[in-house]
Amino acid sequence: MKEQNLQSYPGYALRRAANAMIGDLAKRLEAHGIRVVDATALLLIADNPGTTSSAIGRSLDIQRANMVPLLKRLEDADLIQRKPIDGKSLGLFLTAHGEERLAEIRATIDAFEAELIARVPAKHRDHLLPALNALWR
Amino acid sequence: MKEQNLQSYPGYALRRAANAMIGDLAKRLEAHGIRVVDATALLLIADNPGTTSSAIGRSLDIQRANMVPLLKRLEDADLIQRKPIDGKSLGLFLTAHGEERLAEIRATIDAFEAELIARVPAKHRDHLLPALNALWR
DNA sequence: AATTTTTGCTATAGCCTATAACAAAGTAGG
DNA sequence: CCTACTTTGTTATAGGCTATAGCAAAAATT
Repeated sequence: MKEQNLQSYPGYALRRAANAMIGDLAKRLEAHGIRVVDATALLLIADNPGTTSSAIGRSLDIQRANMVPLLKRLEDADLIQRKPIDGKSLGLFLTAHGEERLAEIRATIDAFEAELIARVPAKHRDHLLPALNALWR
Repeated sequence: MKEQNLQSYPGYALRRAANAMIGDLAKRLEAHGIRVVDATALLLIADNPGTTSSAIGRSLDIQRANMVPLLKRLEDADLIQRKPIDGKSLGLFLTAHGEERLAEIRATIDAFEAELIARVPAKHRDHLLPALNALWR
């Protein structure tokens, strides 16, 4: 099977690398009973207590409509709670249980990220993050 | 909104970059009426005339079951045809119409890939492909 | 005060992936 | 040769994630 043409495309490599990465991370986070996107939102709420659904959505490029089931899962798992901050918006906060779970989740993610960057040959390593950031930020 | 923690994760940047990239490519390929995955399979069939559904699936990590609707779309669009190579397997070939469309599709993809790599600062540029390949190959 | 925007939500559809099961054809070992 | 195993192509179905349209209430703007 001739695949050289495909493999010379950075876009192809980017997609394959991202798919492999996200699959690996998803498998590790399964042990915590949480999805990758949900964990990402949880991290963001932890760093921004009182933030809102729409603010999280804007930051992660998730439509308002899709935030609804996401936050419901986090709430059903007793990881976050919502408190009205005015008549319309709801502030998001981690529960005590959420803080404990997040510590474990963060440890898993940190280990994952360390292994990920370790797989990149040393001479290319420091270039990965800036190169990727140039593609979307 | 504090996002530094998230943005220091290569895994996060990888996912965001891949999503942005695939969205852009999908939009460009819409003009040709073809999906990204379908175009990828078409490229592979073009470079490996007579290859089979299962071989394409193995190369692109697509389950056999998911190759069925994919190839049906390519066949319905008169881009490929299937010819029995033994009593069980079907060889895949581009049609004349498929060859013509592929030339246009390939031009779109090549332009896209060139612009993608051009967005990466010069000093990081040559590191991107090897770094990404280390993450999945 | 009237208009526009924002927020949170429901409902729904589409894309892509994952699993289980099946029949028919091919392959390998005794 | 015959049996057991594997491969191929397929159907059916479910799940994860995304996208669009529409809605009501609250907030912001003018």
